[in-house]
Amino acid sequence: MHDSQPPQDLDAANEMVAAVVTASRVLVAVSARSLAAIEEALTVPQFRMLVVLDTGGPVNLTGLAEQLAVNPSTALRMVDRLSAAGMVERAHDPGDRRLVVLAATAAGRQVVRQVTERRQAEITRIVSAMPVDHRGAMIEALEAFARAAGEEQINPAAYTGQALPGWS
Amino acid sequence: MHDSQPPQDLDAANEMVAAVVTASRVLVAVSARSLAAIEEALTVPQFRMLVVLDTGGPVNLTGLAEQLAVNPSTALRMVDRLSAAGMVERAHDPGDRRLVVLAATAAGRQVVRQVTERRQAEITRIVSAMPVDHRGAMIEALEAFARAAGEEQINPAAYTGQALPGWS
DNA sequence: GTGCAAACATTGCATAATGCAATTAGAGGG
DNA sequence: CCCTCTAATTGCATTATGCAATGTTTGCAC
Repeated sequence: MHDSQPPQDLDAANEMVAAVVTASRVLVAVSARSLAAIEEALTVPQFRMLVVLDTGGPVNLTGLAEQLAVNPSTALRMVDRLSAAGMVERAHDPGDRRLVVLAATAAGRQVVRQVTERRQAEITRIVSAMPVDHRGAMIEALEAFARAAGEEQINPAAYTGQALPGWS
Repeated sequence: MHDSQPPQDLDAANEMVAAVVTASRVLVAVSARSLAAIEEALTVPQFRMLVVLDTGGPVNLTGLAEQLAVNPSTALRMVDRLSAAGMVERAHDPGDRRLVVLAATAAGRQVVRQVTERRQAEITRIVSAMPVDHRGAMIEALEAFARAAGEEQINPAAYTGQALPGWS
């Protein structure tokens, strides 16, 4: 981990962990409100599925379940409901008839776009309230953070505003 | 919001929004992995309840439900299960016998501590992989972000996550 | 080309989470 | 005492979830 670092770096790391945890509360709250604000009442898992289908393109059921980290049977029933709601489209792979090809419909993508726009608007509002001289540093710091994490295989599908355990 | 700012500040804000959104993906993924790694036979909502009871001290049922942003009936049944699992303690308020006083047991607090430690370890690992010269700026930037958000009354209880009425 | 194992989707079953609408129990004011 | 308000609880329906079959199709070995 970090056992090769001098003590002052450990202190800086601890301080940053605290800052990250605090900022996380804000981000979680923003994500939750963005989802709650739209007209189409979607559950959090349903929205996560739509995000995966919208950003990742057509996938089969097993692949979708893996990206959502749920059991294939769970994913199947969610697909059933979202399909009935006209937000997800099912088709059969002509090459391999075992496979089911899943994709978001225009309506489903529209919902994802609405929530995303609202979330970005909320973040923009917060960022606009920050002192200007902090913004450049924040951009660099957050990008460095994402890069450092990216080297550890972060799963992008987790980005959905999932209700979180305890970011307290 | 920011309509009094020059264009270049708008650009900086947009760039920061992108950085924040990307970083939030990382944070959500980290939290999900931290909880999955423990897996003390606890669901995510159960863990959230334990965190609230652990960090916030004794509360009544309605207050607990509000902090979790769920219906009191939902909170009640979760309390039933966690109580049966020996992680939550029920008592009656002697002053007002309508009120139920809820608190985490030692076992419940132990679970919260385990997951919290693991989550902080994950963040520490990522932070340790960041260039040292970015850390100070990140701390300041994240704190400024949290302050800016705090002045807008972030309310986690706004989220309900109810599904569409007639889906089946 | 037959047959078998592997991959996939699906169904059956059980439990948890969730909200809304009663219903019960207690507190407080008149 | 009665009325109202609050808090907890229960009844009912829907969604989310995982594990364990079952069925279906594919690919491969022989």
